[in-house]
Amino acid sequence: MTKPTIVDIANELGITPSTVSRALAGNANVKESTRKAVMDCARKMGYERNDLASDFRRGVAHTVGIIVPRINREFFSSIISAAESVFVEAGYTVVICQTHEKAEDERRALKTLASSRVAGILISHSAETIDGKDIRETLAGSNIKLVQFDRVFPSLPGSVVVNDDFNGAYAATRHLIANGYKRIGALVGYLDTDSFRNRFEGYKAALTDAGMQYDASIVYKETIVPETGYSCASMAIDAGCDALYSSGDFSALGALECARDRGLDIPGDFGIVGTANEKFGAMIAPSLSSVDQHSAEIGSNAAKEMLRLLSGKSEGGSITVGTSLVVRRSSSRNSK
Amino acid sequence: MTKPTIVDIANELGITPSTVSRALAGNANVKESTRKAVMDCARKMGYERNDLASDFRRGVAHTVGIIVPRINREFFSSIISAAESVFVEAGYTVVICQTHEKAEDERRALKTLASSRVAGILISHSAETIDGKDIRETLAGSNIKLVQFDRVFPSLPGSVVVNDDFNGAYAATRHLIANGYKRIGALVGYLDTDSFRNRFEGYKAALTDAGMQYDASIVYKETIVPETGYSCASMAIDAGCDALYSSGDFSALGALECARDRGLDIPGDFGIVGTANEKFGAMIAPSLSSVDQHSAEIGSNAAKEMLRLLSGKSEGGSITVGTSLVVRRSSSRNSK
DNA sequence: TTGTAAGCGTTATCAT
DNA sequence: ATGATAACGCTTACAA
Repeated sequence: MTKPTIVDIANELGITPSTVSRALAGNANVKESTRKAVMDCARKMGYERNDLASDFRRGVAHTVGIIVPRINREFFSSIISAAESVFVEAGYTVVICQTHEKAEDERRALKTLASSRVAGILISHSAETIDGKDIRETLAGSNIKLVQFDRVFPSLPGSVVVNDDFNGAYAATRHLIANGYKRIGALVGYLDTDSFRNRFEGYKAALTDAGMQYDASIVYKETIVPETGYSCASMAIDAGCDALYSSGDFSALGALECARDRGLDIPGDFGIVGTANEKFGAMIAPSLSSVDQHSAEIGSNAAKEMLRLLSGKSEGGSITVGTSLVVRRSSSRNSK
Repeated sequence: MTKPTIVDIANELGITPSTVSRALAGNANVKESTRKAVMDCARKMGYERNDLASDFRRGVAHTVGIIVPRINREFFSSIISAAESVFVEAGYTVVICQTHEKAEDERRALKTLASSRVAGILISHSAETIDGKDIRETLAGSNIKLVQFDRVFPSLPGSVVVNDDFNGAYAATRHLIANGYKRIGALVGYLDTDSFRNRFEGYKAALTDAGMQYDASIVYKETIVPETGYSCASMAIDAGCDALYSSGDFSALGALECARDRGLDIPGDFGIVGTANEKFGAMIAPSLSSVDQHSAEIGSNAAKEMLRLLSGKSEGGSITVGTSLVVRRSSSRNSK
């Protein structure tokens, strides 16, 4: 009672495996009646293609690997979710690997996927990964297609999908300015990451364009967690700020708590805009304005670009996904 | 400049592919010097095993599929994340599929995984899936191992990993009672799901064990979203309740808003405990007490059980993962 | 339109 | 401890 193969179907119908294979594959050169007979017989016998054999024969799996630092982060799981939908639609299965932000795990994941002969890899690099050396080596002479997203090394082959971080931060800052805030600090994150640097630039440009003074003393280059949000907000308030742009929502939350502890009214006395549009932002009081990164869009764009690379319709390139400012209470002085 | 195979290594060393294969596989019957030579040569030539060929030959992929309703839900992404870590450690790669709560997509995912000859499948069924018929058919005669989690059909072969929902709800309710709440309503969710029914039972048992009257008129069998949380809390308050147990955190949040709109002090006038311990619960004010489901533990338990099934160390069984009550402000009258 | 036949890279069996 | 050989199920020139 072992699984039927195309040979079994062929024997059953008195034809050859090649014809069965062609019929099953939807090849044009098969008589309609033959195709029908094959299909019927396959169904009747409970035939299921052995993808292992098929992939092996073709030399490449109909599989795409996705490598992310952590699966259980809203940003990444949304990206994976959107990408999965696109890939399934196109007949690809999706293998996921997480690196836990470790370069070593990233190396291992790359090796595994290369051994599995995946058709392509979508990757957002671990925090520890400092260059594209490993990935370049692993992919060399393998024609596995590559799409990087969010954290990318532009020098690598393939395509790249990133957020328009500059304009996100720009819009957030302009919004604060439009709401009458006069001295706007910024918690911008570590600047060795492109996206953080771009946000920083967007913040600066917005100030400049509005004719406001850029003041390096109220820019905080710390990691974006609640604790730093709290401490940086504290410094900002001491420095006379009446608003803070934060490169993350968790740090924005910390800032919010600090302002509250200081007895400041939000948004009356102090305005805050975060980044990432985490779910909790809509649920806290006061609700948090935030730059939404359109993570699902990043995922579907990355997946579609991968399909284009695989079909030869793209040679590689760069895609920028827009952000949008979600205005909530924490920065809405005007509509007060 | 094509990828080297074991044949290339064999030729290079003047031995046969069989020996190379054995050496690479760590077979005991290989002279130490030979093994070393093979390893060195493999490294030098940049050899990488063709898993496609290996899996094909063995008839089964070193791959496990995970099927969930949605990837981008904290509960599921945490489970996937934990499971992935366990599987990687054991040398398996992980394929993910999401069903978007649709029976049709679940069927498709099962077919895909079966075709891929995965070693095993971890699944939490879609809301639409009403029985185990499809999965039983797909797995029949395939010896793909099965581990169901969260939403399960106990009649299927393999193992099952579920939360101890009964005791979670029980503890939550007892906690409310211990904090002096006298009339405790419950938003329990649709009772056609096992876990919701078990929570309902836990809630009832807690009341009974505490010598309190169970009152069906303050039990709400609605879905657990913020809106129903709000409306059910409203009804509960009208019915004289001073507390609410909610089978979800989002609905608990709605309840919280309702109480606040009614001018009730939380936890003074009204107590609330939710379920799932969503991240936002710790971030809102007042913070939300909640039953934590230990999702990572579900994931790692399910994965480890799968490994046991695969190695023949388990014949299938049921695993219950504990819950824990995270007490926060919304129900903490005592420590006021 | 269909058949023939070779072969993908690895592993398993059997022999040496 | 190693070699010889077959086989896994499928696809694809090439031939008919």
